[in-house]
Amino acid sequence: MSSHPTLRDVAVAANVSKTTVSNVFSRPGIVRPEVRAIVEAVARELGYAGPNPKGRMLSSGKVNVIGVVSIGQFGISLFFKNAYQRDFLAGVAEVCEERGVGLTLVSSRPDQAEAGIRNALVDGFIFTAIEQLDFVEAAHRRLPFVVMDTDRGPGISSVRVENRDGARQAVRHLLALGHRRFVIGSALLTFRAPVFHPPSNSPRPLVTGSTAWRERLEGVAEALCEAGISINDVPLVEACGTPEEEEAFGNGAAMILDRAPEATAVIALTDSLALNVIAQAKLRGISVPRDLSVVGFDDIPEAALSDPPLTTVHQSANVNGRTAASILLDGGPPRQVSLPVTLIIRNTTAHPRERRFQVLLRS
Amino acid sequence: MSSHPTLRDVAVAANVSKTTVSNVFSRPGIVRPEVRAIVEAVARELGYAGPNPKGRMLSSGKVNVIGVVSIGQFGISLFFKNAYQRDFLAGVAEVCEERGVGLTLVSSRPDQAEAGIRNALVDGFIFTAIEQLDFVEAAHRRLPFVVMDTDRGPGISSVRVENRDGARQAVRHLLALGHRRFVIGSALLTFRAPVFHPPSNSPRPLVTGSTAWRERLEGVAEALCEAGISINDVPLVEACGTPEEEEAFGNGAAMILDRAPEATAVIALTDSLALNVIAQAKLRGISVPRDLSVVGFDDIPEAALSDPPLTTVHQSANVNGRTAASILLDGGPPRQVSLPVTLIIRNTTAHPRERRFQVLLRS
DNA sequence: AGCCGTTCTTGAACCGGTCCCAAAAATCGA
DNA sequence: TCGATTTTTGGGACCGGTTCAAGAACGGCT
Repeated sequence: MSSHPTLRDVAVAANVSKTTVSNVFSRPGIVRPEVRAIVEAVARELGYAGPNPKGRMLSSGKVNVIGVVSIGQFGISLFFKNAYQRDFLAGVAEVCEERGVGLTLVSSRPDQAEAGIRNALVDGFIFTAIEQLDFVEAAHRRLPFVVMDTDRGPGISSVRVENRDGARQAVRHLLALGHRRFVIGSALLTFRAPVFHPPSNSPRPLVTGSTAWRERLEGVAEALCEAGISINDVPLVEACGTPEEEEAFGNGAAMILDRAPEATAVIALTDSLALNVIAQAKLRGISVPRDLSVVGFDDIPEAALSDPPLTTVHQSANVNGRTAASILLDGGPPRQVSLPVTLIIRNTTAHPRERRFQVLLRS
Repeated sequence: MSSHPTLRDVAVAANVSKTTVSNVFSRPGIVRPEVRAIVEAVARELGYAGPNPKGRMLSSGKVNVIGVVSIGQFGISLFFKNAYQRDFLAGVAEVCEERGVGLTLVSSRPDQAEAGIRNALVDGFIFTAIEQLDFVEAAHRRLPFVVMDTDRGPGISSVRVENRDGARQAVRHLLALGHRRFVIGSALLTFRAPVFHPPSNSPRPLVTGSTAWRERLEGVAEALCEAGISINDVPLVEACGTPEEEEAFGNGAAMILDRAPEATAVIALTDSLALNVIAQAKLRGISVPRDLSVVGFDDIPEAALSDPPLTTVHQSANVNGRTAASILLDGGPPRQVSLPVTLIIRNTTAHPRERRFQVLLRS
């Protein structure tokens, strides 16, 4: 009694049935005003705050909450440290807010992921930045879900962007400017030292990558192929993106400049790597874009603000998030969405001037 | 049957009781191995994924989720656009992750806030950036909660920082450098044009502010008082912090420089405003700190990276978030925590040189 | 064989509501 | 005034589990 009063307590105290009390709160219109007044008075007196969502949820089956899951060693902080993920989550959150739906971040350390998904009180999931561990648990619970970045075939909703097309556009742009000697900067999914892959006759085994990186590399390969260049002949570095990671695990941007000094253009698969390359070039007195062109991918906010502003392939993390949330909340049958991207030409790309050797000799 | 099988379905199919099935999943040890094997086999065959959290939640009463609420016109995106709130949320998220607890962002537009709080499936709330609309609903639901930034007295858990002390430190620092002519930049809580308050004999009515701003102003007043200066004699501008807001609603940083040209030091109550002032000063050829000293408050990440690095009062949004989450999850009786702050002296403060007039005349 | 203590298993109550259907009450028309 | 309608209200099943007291089976001991 002194603890939380329930709907039944109110019903007993007001001398009406549970149904009537329920109606007073959920469909006030159908209850006679006098009765309603009494019930409301009794409820207030007892300190009853209205139907407890727990009970409502159980019978209706709806929780009115969706979960966002990202499994990896980065944990939940990924959403706050990584610019892309942050904007993505913001997009999801906006749609949730518009529709009055809650959003829960599911604990996402690998060892807890399965339990987290199994026990999450949600109506559906959005999986982002997932690679190895999968969404099987969600499927098992028969909850609807949307997977980001990868098309898993019909039957599974997914949202991705035209990575291949974007990469093709970027490389074609460099080719059109006259570049022929490249170096590719791919990204690692785990904290570890950068890896250099020299030109080789066969496809080089990448350490850790995601479907998105693979698609981007395919796009790069296609565009290079159009110019008669085999991607296998282009040196490739796998490196983490952020400055903190570089500091801790080795500077991939430096490796790019060190190991491929003959390149006139850097094809970075993410903006963070591209920005690091620019910073590193600046340290060495290499002028971008005069001595070296750089293209990125993602168009994170910092890209437009860098000095010089980065030429990159624009995708909107926010739109990706909004799209995923909409698909999930709209209900319908599984859909696969692939959003277009566009090359944004800013100031880190120019005609090659063959001046890099000079600069290097000078130092 | 073809729809989600329930624990009961499994029990029937395995020819045991519901309890046994429940035990198989929750306390496997107490069930005889043979029986357990049978039940597990049947469950697998039926596609039963283990106890549905909805049911578990109802009987245990625990949802294992806490909610973060921020009510205001900014909505949920506050958590992603505002650097302080983002770091704060990251701190909360980290603690949640460590303890295997979910985190839900409660829809927070003012018109939906009450319903959002009432219907949230959570074990407790953290309220941040709340001013007018209150936490009464949470109290009404008898859920534990923690309020940020304001001490609401015993009985209500709160986490705040020593705003007065921080402001005092900052102003004393300026006074020690020899400054005597100031201008104060306070912050608005709503999108609207900046407001100029000229010196006045009586306390000036602020447009919209929070307890935190008020406390900071008190600290400023106290420190000024120690030097024999009345805060009422110091011009004060209320302005939004972020560049976007400035662009949309009027440039408060510009107003600070325009309307208080005689000031040798700007006391900004938030870092974002301080950074805007510095940017604005740079545009006008006013050198910071030679011609003008600037102090901020918060020590957001950008503060250390600005040019020159900002002298400011350090508080850790992340720690604030972690503290709040810990208090909530620890359970105990209500606690009021006030975290210390420290002045970080960087390079935006120096002795006054009285050169500003010169600069202004030149322009 | 009879008795007792363990170890498993079970039935029923309960968590806090919603909702369908039938019964009761109020309203209306003739 | 009485029966037919339309509102309102009440009873009870149900959502999907957990938990507790009690019953059944089993083995050991005298």
